[in-house]
Amino acid sequence: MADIKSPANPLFLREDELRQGIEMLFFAYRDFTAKADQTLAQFGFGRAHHRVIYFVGRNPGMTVSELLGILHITKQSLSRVLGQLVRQGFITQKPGSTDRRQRLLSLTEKGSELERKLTEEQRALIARAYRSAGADAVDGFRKVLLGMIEEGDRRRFRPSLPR
Amino acid sequence: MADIKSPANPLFLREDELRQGIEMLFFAYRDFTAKADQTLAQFGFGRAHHRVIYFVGRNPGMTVSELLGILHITKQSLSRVLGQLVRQGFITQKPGSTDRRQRLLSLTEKGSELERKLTEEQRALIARAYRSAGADAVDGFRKVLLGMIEEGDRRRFRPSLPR
DNA sequence: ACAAATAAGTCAACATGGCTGACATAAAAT
DNA sequence: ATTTTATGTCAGCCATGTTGACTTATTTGT
Repeated sequence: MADIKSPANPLFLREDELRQGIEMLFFAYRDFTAKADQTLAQFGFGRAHHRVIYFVGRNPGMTVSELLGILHITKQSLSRVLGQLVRQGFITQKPGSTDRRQRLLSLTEKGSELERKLTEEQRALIARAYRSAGADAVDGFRKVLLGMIEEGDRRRFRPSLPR
Repeated sequence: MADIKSPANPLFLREDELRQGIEMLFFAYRDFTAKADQTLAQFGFGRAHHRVIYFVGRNPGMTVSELLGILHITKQSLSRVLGQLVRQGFITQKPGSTDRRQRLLSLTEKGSELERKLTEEQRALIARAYRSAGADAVDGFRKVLLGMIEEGDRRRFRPSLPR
């Protein structure tokens, strides 16, 4: 009885379930980035700078090509923000030892400091969500996200060695 | 035995777990938006148009204020894309019946068609991820995302009546 | 009835961060 | 020795965010 709106229509439910997923992703991402954006603005930086700082921090000594492969933007776009970060002393470049064409990227102490500050905010937000959702939910969260990620990038998150 | 790297150090694991969450969110969102962006480009539209079309499609008859409250952008920013969509016949506006200052927004048939096309791609991507992750994982996924969303917007996703 | 608040829109100027295309340099690979 | 690769640079375009100032129509509150 009751339940006028969904009378044995699994298709409708499924459709709505997916739409909710789309929306939640939008809202979560919106709020996920909001705080760090404020902090960045204080430094005259934007979200693009954050991404560069974050990934260089995670992969010290990475090449420009590798970074481009992660960000999926053009080298001209990257060049703008990376140049600023290098000139202002947040990131250093040094030639690769085997291939001297490469410019291996690392954070300076100043860069690390900013990275920590920025990521801490996001970590806190995620930590809160993880804690209130519980360990099983976190497993599910990761499983679903993994399935949304382009095949080639999934290996980054599997228990094997990341590089 | 073995396990040289994580010797009873739950803090390290926790830290890394959170970082992985941050990264997965970045990659998933990157890939989540990529396909629709291509389609939008064929219409001369961008992601901003998509968001407007999406939320108007979900909430026919919504006001401009409500839309602004969801998108968290200024009315000037919205005005640009909304104006284009109205002028090109994707969205209609009609005065509110009780408050005639309002311009209630709805998709036209043309707008619905585009909305369906765009959302279908994203729905397919999420559907695939949901299917491969399983029902329990989906529950967890939603639970965690919910926890990341600004308190005020969470009610949109709770089983009660959405408005 | 009138003043104040609200919903919506507009104009102008500016910043960020994508993009393309063309071209340059140094080092590695063939 | 030639070609390919890694990186960088200049110039210009576009989409989409921002602030600030101001307008119009309508509703609300005293």
